[in-house]
Amino acid sequence: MNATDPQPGAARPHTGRRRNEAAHRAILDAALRLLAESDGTPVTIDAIARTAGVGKQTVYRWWPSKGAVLLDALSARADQDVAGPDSGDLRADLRAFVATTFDAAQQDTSASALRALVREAARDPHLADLMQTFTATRRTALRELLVRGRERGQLPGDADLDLIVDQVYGVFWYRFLLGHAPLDADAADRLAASLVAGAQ
Amino acid sequence: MNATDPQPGAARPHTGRRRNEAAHRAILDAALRLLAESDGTPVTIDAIARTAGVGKQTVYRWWPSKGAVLLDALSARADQDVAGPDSGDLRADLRAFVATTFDAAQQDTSASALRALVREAARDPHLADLMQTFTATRRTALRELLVRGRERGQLPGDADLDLIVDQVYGVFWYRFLLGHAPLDADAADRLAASLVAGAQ
DNA sequence: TGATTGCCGAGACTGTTAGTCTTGTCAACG
DNA sequence: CGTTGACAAGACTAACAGTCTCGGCAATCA
Repeated sequence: MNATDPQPGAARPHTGRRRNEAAHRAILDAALRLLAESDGTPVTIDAIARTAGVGKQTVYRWWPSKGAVLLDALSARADQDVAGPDSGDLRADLRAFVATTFDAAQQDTSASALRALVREAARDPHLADLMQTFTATRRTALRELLVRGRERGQLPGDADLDLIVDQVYGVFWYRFLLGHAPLDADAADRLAASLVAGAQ
Repeated sequence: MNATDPQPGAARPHTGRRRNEAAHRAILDAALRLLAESDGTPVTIDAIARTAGVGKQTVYRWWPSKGAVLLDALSARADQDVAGPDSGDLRADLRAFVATTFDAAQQDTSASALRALVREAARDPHLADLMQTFTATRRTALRELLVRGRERGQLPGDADLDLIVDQVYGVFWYRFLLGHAPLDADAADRLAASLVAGAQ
């Protein structure tokens, strides 16, 4: 130890080769493409690295796990408007919110990518955590939409807002993952109507 | 080829050692125990065989895949009454059905086993198929309950019964898998009331 | 009783994948 | 030009599903 030793944590001028932003983007692009093309088979890190023309170590230099890469790839694309609609009419707002949610997941590129992501999350607790954080913003937006409706007297004061939120996202994920029934504008319309009427 | 050759497919008297029923049961018991104890880590065939005191080949002699073993282990326990309640009052029937469904999944032994099973199904298409068949009987029972209600005039003729079914099972699986909100009698009550009122 | 048949436990083996480690190269900076 | 650290390539380890092989043993039949 002498006076020229760097302080631990002190800002030391960067030396050496800089990180390659192009490689970063190439990895995300490759991950998204592979997620979208995934036909039920899991997306492998080897495939991502090879598609991006990058060494595996470079992937792990930027992200801690495969799940983190996949989620990052998808969130980059789903750079969504978090604010819910606010027209003054609860039923219309709810209908618009649900329709938007349903519609976003039907975009062909996102759909299979999102399904693949859920499959990965099922056995990667770290990714499951990241996804919960990610989806929490949408849940919150929906809940605030409902609170506004309740304050306007369009929902009874004792309505179970959490149950309504779970009905929306429960139906959404259930149909999205099983694919046995449509997630179209008509379904959104009926669901919104049923929820508003059911809470009275 | 001569006259003493066995006919293909002809019933030939069984020879050789018989299958060991005790091993069969030991495997199911081991699978169920490991599923229940699974703390998020996947249940392996090696572990099942070792716990059951059995060779891996014996497992594969009785079941075609790991998923089949797991599902069989759980279905053996969930030997359910498929018939839905039929009191003449839709709201009461629906409430009872939902409460029963919620309650069955809260049994501590089944709960983590079922969660582990869903995780396995996420990456084993064969198991996912088996599970859909398995859950279809419950969905059908619920739908028939709703049809009876509609025939009694307790639901409008144009009510979207499939949407109601999906609202029940959507909320159920969503809360069951995420564990962020309760699946208790009160939730069942509110959900049933909301669905009947919402369909009017 | 002894031969045949087919299940049994044990565990070696193959193929796949996540994540780590190694090697030689190359770019940034002093 | 020397030091540093990112880079591509790919070897390596550890799990795991599913297959294969082996010697042993139980049920049946001649």
